[in-house]
Amino acid sequence: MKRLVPKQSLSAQLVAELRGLIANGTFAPGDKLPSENELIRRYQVSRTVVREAISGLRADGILVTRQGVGAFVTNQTGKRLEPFDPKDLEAVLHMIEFRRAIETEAAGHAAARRTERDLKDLKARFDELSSHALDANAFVMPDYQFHLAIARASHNPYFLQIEEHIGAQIIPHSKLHVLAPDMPEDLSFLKAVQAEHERLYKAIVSGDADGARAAMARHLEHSRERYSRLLAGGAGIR
Amino acid sequence: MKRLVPKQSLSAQLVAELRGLIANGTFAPGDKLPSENELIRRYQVSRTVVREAISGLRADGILVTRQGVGAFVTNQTGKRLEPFDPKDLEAVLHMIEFRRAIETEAAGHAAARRTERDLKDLKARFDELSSHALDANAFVMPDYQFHLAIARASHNPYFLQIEEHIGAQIIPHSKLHVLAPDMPEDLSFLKAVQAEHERLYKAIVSGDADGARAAMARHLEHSRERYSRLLAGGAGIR
DNA sequence: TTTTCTCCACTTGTATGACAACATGATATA
DNA sequence: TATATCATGTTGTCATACAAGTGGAGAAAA
Repeated sequence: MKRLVPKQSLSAQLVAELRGLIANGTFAPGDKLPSENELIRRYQVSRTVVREAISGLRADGILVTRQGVGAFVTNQTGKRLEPFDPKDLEAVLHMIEFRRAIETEAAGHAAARRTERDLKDLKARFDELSSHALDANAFVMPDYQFHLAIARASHNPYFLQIEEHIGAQIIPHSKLHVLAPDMPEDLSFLKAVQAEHERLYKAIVSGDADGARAAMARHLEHSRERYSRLLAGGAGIR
Repeated sequence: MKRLVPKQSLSAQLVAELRGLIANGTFAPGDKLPSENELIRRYQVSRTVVREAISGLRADGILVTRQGVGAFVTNQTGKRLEPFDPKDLEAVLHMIEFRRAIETEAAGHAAARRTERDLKDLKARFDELSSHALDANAFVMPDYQFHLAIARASHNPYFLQIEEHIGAQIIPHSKLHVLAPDMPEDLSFLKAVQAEHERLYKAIVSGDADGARAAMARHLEHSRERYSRLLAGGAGIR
């Protein structure tokens, strides 16, 4: 059996490990999981960790437990989306990459399909965003709302749903978006972001689908580069 | 004599209690939950119970916890993506559009990043798919497995997750993919699909990211057209 | 022999105390 | 004022103990 390395919480790792073993059939539906003591022995973790992991899988409906008997794998191996871990820097880059795929198309559809109501909504969100454009902290929510409005204007509910899902994962960890206050390129960085937003906004307003796609793709590509620089001790993201 | 109403475990009761408080707005999205010690005091249970309850809600995506800070309520509506209704024809078109956004990029990344193992996996899936290429019924699962292998080869877990989620939604309704047996263009239709798959496969194998993107985009665009024609009493999809 | 009962080992559920890791704000220091 | 340090509160992990439920081995009774 594998040895757990402490990069994220032990219980989260164990959840992933057990989920994997269930997914690949090592533990099939109906099977009994090893007892808590056995898992403690195999993975060299405390009972707390084991119990929290099992508790999580039970909440997911993957396991059912019976006192005095054991934990059993259900046939409900339904796919759910993994939670987002902001400490995993690789995951952050993957998330930005994923957003680029989705939001680029959403922006294109928004430009092609936006109604008058969408335009009013987008204008409100964009103005709100502009008024906070140079405040890296107050910047997070308006930015998200702007992206959300674009997804809404795409008139495809799946783009909106996935955007809401992503926001629910990212927003609580807003510290990611905070910049070091003494950073010299703060202003130029924020101005650059705002310029990207403006280009994107105008493309959607004018109904330029290809332009909107290009603007969004550039915006998120630059986000990725900024975040990569942050890893090297540089600027912030977005 | 067994209890007729087996008392639920304390942690399960607490999960229900907290879920209720969140549902009725006592704790709104973004709010911080009371600390573990506070919950211990309020409900007169051990820390074990509190932690297991929180662990369960976290697995549900309703909470996120940050060490040293607290537990926060997420936008729980974003966690579970809405179920897919295959009878809603507009939803099907939207889903195909959504898949085009995701899978096009996934194909591009797969072409750029595929390893030797990915290539073996892709070849196996493609061969399997080819052997069923002219059987519209046996065609569904291999087709999905092929698309799944591409998402896996993108080496971005989010593409894989969303693909698994989509598959879990669509696959059970595989009747969608069945063609009327007396349809004259069956063969040409299936041959066209297979040709698209082959172009896609070869682009990924040869590491041609742009070619893979284009092939996947065309593939799903054609799927959309085929499905649109189906609505007008024409051919099948995929 | 067959049936029934009791007891025991093992399992999960709960409680408690301790310490580590982390974040934040207050305080002291330059 | 700006910086560094520390105190405090929070979640994460470990360890131990006991309660409660289950099932089987083996004794006891028929």
